[in-house]
Order: sequence, then structure tokens, then C-alpha cells
Amino acid sequence: MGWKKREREERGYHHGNLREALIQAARELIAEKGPAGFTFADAARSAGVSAAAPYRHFRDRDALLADVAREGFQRFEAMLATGWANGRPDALTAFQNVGKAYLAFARSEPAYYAAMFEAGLPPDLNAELRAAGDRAFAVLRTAAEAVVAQLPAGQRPPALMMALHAWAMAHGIASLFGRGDAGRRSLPMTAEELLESQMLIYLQGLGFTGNR
Amino acid sequence: MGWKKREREERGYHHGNLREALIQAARELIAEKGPAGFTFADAARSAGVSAAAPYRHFRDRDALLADVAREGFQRFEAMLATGWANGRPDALTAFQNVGKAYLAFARSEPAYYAAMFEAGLPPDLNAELRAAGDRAFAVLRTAAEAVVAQLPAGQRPPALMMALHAWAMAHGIASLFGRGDAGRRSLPMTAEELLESQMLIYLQGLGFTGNR
DNA sequence: TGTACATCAGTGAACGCGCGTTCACTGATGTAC
DNA sequence: TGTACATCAGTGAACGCGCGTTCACTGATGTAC
Repeated sequence: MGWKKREREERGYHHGNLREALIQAARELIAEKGPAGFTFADAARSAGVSAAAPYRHFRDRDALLADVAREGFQRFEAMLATGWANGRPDALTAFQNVGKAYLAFARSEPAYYAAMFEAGLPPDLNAELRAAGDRAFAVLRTAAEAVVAQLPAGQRPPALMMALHAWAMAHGIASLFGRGDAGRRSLPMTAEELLESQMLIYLQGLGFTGNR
Repeated sequence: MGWKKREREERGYHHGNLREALIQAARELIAEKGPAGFTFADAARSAGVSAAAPYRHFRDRDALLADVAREGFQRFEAMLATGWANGRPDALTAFQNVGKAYLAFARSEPAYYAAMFEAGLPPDLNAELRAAGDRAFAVLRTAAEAVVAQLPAGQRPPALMMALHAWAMAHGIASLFGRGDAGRRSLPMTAEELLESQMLIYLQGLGFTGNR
């Protein structure tokens, strides 16, 4: 209570940045207890604000959660794009870097990842949310297109299919093995090694020779 | 209220099979609203019993959920084993049938699947739960062992790795695309087609030639 | 630069609700003799 | 076969609690002139 009062004195009557503070609070609470493990009132409390205040910024808990997810997709897209690096040094390497970036995101931002994929939000709850998700997937798709273009014309699989395969591999590994602290199975290899080997085998199956 | 009274008259003071009825109620509620979307009291209500009754059978909501998951793993194991069919007609085909069985389970039993993989239960919450999960995975592992044994001695990957890859592929596809009614992305191909093509490419990458 | 005023972003009290949990109880069932 | 009794599996009333939500309010900020 003491710190709360002090904080109030510091910040004055108006918070100034409550919207972002609530998103931040939600992220911390999700990281602690999962996307189902916090309430609207919790978020308000964490932000040091009365229980009625969040209503000035979000219609309800789901709207807050959707904003966390939307923000997550934006950062996710940026991270994947960095991994892709416009196809440098070459499409195949860059594609695998996208996979690594995917896993790195799931690992370093488990709260965002959970809000994006495990909160049970309908993807079209909100147009911006859907758009943000689509933009992130577009990175994967672009990468897949560049990779299949490397194959001889006769044996190119559909790029969309390949992008979906990659998504499924990365998501499968991330959600089964890629959560550091969430008491998961113990294995003789890391999630990163699993994803890398899986992608290598998959690419070999597409016709790429493994000599690199 | 009428039907409740009538049902009471039908069944008398004792329910007779409340434990199973609660698990069944939980499954239905999970199917409707997700693993986080029901309460202990809900389950009691669905089973037509007072809110205090479940305490005679389960310590709390998590214990009930864990039992749903345990039962789910048992059926899952049976379904995977049926797909495997002791490696008939041949290891490769049987392996792919395990993949199909995995997806079929996720699709036909979304409530079990959610309790098993998305309820956020720690896998070692309970020894029986963990054991049931391990037994299901053992089917995958057995299948992977038979498959790698087909390869020439020099190029066999570790069977455990292959089993984990298969698990990740199936889980990735199932959780991203394999939920019928849960308003997911619309795609030009089915989850089944995606998983089958992915597994074929993967197997090809391991060195199996695609002529079958 | 000052002043009046509109608007914004908070407060805190209040409410109804359903949940989890406990408790003494009671009806039904099983068993010993 | 009957009877007494222990045990089991339910009831329903009660409780404290925290949540979601509304409301009139108020302090702070921005803007017109």
C-alpha cells in the first residue's frame, strides 16, 4: 500500500500511459500464470490503478488480450523479417534463420506467444489482430517462395504449402519443447537442435543436397 | 428444474457413477468453451448434482482435469496403436498411418486433446497422468524405430529424434489447422493433406524414395 | 500572458453474482450374525 | 431370511471472496480568446 501511494504521488492523478501499462501488466501476468490466469482486475491492480480505470481503454478482458496478441504479432513479424534478412546470404540459409527466429521468439517472449496462439482468441475477433497475424505469416510465405524458386522448374512444390509446413514444424517444436521454465519434458537435445535437424531433413526431401 | 427433479427421481439419492459422469461433463464443457472455460460448479451442475458432491471424487478442478487428460491419453494411445498395426503392411505405411491417427484423434476428440495439451497442466502433476502420456509417446517411438531400421546402417538417424519430429509435425498441424469448428484459418488444403505431404517430404529427406 | 471552460482520464463506492469450500446432515447400500 | 449397524455418497445451507460493471464524481490537461 505504501508504494502504491508513493507511486500515485509520483505520477499524480493521471497515469499518462495507462493503455501501454495495462498491456505490459497483462504480459507479466500471462508469463506468470498463463493467458487464462489473470483477470481484468488483476491487470488494473498491477498497473497501480483502480478497477474501473481499464474501462477507459479496453472494452473488456478479451479486448486487452487481443491487443497483447496484436502487439506480439508485430514484434514477431519484425523478428522473422530480421531472420529472413531479404534472403541473405542465400535463400536456403535465410529460410533456416527464419525458423530459428521463430523459435527464439517463442522462447524469449512466451507471454506474447501464448496470447497469440494459446489464448483461444478467434483470429478475426478484430481486423487489426487478423491483419497483424497475416503480415507475420507473409514473411514465412515470402521466404518459402524464394526457396522453391531455387529448385528446377519441374519439381517445385507450392510455396504456400511449404510455408504452412514450416509454420507447423516451428509451432509444433515451440509449443511442445520450446518453453524454458514451463516444466516440460526433459530431452537429450534442445528445441533448437530439433527444429534445425527437422528442417534440414525436410529441405533434403524437397531436393536440396545437404552439402553446405 | 423440472427435468432435474425428474432425473433425481429416476436415479435416486445416489448417482451411482458420478465420477465418470463428472469426467463426461467436463469433456462436454471443454468442447464448448475450452479447458479454461468451465468451473468445478459447472461440472457438478451438468452432472445434475449439488456443488458439494464432486468433492467426494476429486480434490479440486485440476484433479478432475488431470483425469480427463489421463483418460484422453489412454484413448490416444489405443488410436495410435491401431494406426501402427504392428507395422503392417510395412513400416513406412504404418508410420504414416500413425500420423493420420494422430490427426484423426485431435479432430474427433478436441476436448480430450485440449485437456492433454492445452490445459496447461504440468505433465508430472500426477504419476498416472505422466505414465499415460509416456505410453502414448512410446507408440510413436516404436514406430520410428521400425522405420529407421529400414535404412542402410550408415544413414540411420536416432529413432528418438525422428519420433520427436513426427510428434512436432502432427501436433503443429493439429493445433494450427486441425480444429474443425474452432473458427480457424481457411486454406486451399486440408490438415490431413498438409500432414501427409509434410511427412512424405520428410521421409524422402531421410532417404526413402517416394515410389510406392 | 491569463482566464474560462470543455474534455479527458482517473477515483471509489456500490451492486449483484457465482465460485470454492466446509459442515452437519441424511438416505442408500453392504455386511455380520 | 431378518435385523442391526457401519460406511458410503449424496444434500443443502452457509460463508467469505473477488470479479465485472456502473455511476456520479473530480483532478488534470488542453485550448480559445
